[in-house]
Amino acid sequence: MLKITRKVEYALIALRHMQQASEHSVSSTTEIATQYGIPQHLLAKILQQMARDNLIQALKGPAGGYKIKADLDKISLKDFFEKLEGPLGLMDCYFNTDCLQMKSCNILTPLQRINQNMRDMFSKTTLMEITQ
Amino acid sequence: MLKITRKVEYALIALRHMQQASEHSVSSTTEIATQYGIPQHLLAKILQQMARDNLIQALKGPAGGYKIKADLDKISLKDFFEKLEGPLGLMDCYFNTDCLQMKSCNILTPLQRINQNMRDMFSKTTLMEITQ
DNA sequence: ACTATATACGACTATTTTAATCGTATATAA
DNA sequence: TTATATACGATTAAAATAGTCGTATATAGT
Repeated sequence: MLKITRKVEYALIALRHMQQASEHSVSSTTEIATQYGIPQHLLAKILQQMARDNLIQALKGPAGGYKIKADLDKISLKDFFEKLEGPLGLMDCYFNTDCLQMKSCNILTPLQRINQNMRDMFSKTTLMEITQ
Repeated sequence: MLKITRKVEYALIALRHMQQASEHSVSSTTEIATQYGIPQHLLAKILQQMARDNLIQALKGPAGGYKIKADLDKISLKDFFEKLEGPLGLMDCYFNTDCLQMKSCNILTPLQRINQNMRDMFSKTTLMEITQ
């Protein structure tokens, strides 16, 4: 429990890789997948999603690939996680209000406080802090 | 991702229930399961584990049940989570050193810092803050 | 124009983790 | 003795995560 997914891991690895590549060069899926031992097709899907989210820019064709588009200093880890994996919460009822136990639940309020702490923590960290 | 398990949820609900019951009374599995809509057998296993961990005390036989044994003020949420679910880390490689990508991983160090932040956060919160 | 190499993307399958169930044994108050 | 409770291992079910496959499209280089 309380783990990040491989999807997020792979996305971070790729971002850091691009961040460290020279300014105007692009990194291809194959290059990144090979270097870090990531399943190529899986990484491809993740990079495509990041491109849709405008985190990175895609360049098609031979000698194509991706490069960083967004300002990583302005994107929090919380926003990044939510872009890739959806709402961030310790429990589903933070967003989803259809828990049948809602009425009788006796730990909702205290857990929401903890939850907010976690969200704050990830809000205060920028992507740049991971990738630089 | 980054969710607590139902097991932990149920454990917290049960603890809070016992905490709010009168000092010398015991709460049975059936009573708690019924009140909060928790599968009885599942809750039973969880309470048994908490009893083994000396968080609560079991009383067998008719009119039996459980009551709080530990000092909830002295137990951090981190320790509680680890008792129930094992090592607490954003990624497995925090404890488990058999990740094949370890050598090439370019985000290990920054992620470990984030991980430590999370552990610190749960270390600073006591069980009492959830159950009182 | 052709070809090789790259991204784009939906559908599918496999694996792992989490959640829940079942059966049986043991303790004990009434 | 009986009813009600905990104890616990084995098994199954469900959900979330991880990975694969096939096909389409774009484009640089020749």
